[in-house]
Amino acid sequence: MRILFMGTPVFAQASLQALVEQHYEVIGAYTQPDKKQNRGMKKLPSPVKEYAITEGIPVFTPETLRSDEEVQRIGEMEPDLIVVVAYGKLLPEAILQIPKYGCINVHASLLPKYRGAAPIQWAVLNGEKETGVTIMHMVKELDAGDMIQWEKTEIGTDETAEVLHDRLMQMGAQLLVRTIPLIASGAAIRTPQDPAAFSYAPMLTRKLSPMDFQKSAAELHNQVRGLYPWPSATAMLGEKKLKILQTRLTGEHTEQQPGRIVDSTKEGIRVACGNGSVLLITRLQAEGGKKMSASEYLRGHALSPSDYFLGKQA
RNA sequence: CGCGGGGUAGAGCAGUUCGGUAGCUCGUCGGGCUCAUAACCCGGAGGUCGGGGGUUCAAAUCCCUCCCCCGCAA
Repeated sequence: MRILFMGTPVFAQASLQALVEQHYEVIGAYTQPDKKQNRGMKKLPSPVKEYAITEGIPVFTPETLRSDEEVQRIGEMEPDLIVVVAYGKLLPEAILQIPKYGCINVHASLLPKYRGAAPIQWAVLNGEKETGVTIMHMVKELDAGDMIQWEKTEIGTDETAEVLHDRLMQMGAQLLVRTIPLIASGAAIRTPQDPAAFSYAPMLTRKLSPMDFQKSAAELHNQVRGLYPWPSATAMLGEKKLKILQTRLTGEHTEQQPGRIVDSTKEGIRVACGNGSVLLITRLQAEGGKKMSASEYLRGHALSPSDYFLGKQA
C-alpha cells in the first residue's frame, strides 16, 4: 500500500515513525515549510521534515495545497492512502478524492468533542476526566469525518497537557498502524459523528495565560496544567510577571481576599482564590529566569507582607 | 544581523550606576537546645565573580571579544 503522509509537529512525527517501523511504504511526506522561529529567527524544519530526511522519504513543503499543481503532483504519486496528522493545512476536496482508500486523520480527542487545533490542551483546560485519540476518514469540513477507531485514556488530576500530549501521541501512532490493515481489508467500520455534540478546540494563544484569582483554585489549576508548557499560565506578583508552571490543590479554605498570599513555605506559595479556595504554587519561572521550584524562587526573592497577586493582569 | 533579560559558593539572589579585602537566604558539615522537629542558637567548609584579551596601583564592577541560558516575537 502506497501511503502519503502529511503532518508537522512531533505529534505527527510519532505516527510517521510508527508507519516506517511497521514497514509501510511511505512514498512522501508533506509538511509545513521551514519557519523562522526561536531566538535569532532562524529558519527551522518541522520535526516531520527532519525525520523524513533521515529515513530518505521525499519531503514536500508547499505553501498551499489549493493549487492545480499540487493536486496534480499528488495524483501522479498515486497514493493508495493519505494519512494526515496535525498537518496544519486543510485539504481541498480534489485531493481528498485521490487515494483509493481515501484520507484518514489521527486526532487527539474523542470526537466529536474538541475538533480543531488544540484538543489535548482544551481537554485539560476544561477539567475533563478522560479524552483519547480517534482515527477518522477526512471530509471537507474540519475534523468532521466518520470515525473508524478510537481509544480512551484517563486524565490525571495533576496531569499536564505536556504529559497527556506525549501519551496521546504514542496512542495515536499505535492506533494508526492497527487501523490501516482494517482499511486495507475492508473491515473498517465507519461510525458517523453525532453532528449535534461537537465542540471546537481552537489554537492556544498567550491571551489565555493571565490567571484571574477570582476564579476557583480548581479552575486555575486546570488552566496551569492545560497551558503547560506553552504558553503557560501567568500571574502578576506586584510588578513582576511570573509564569506559573505547576500548582496543587490543597482543599484548604481561607478568609483572605483572592490574590492574597496565604503563606509561603518550602512547599510553595499558597494563594487565595475565588470562594476562599486555596491554590499552592509549586513551580514557576520569573522573567529572564529559569524554571524553578517555588521554594527556590523564594530564597532569592523574599515576599513582603504587602505583596499579592493581581486579580487579573493587564 | 528581529527585540530584550541573564551567567557571582551545591540552589536562588544582592553587589556593577560613582573600580578599593565578595555578601544574603537556603542547603551542607560540626556543636548546642529539645520528648521531638523540616523549628531555634553557635561555629565551620565551600567562589578562577561564564571564557579570553585590554585599561588601571587596583576590575565582579570600565572597554573589546567569544561561549552558554532565558523571555518576547513567530
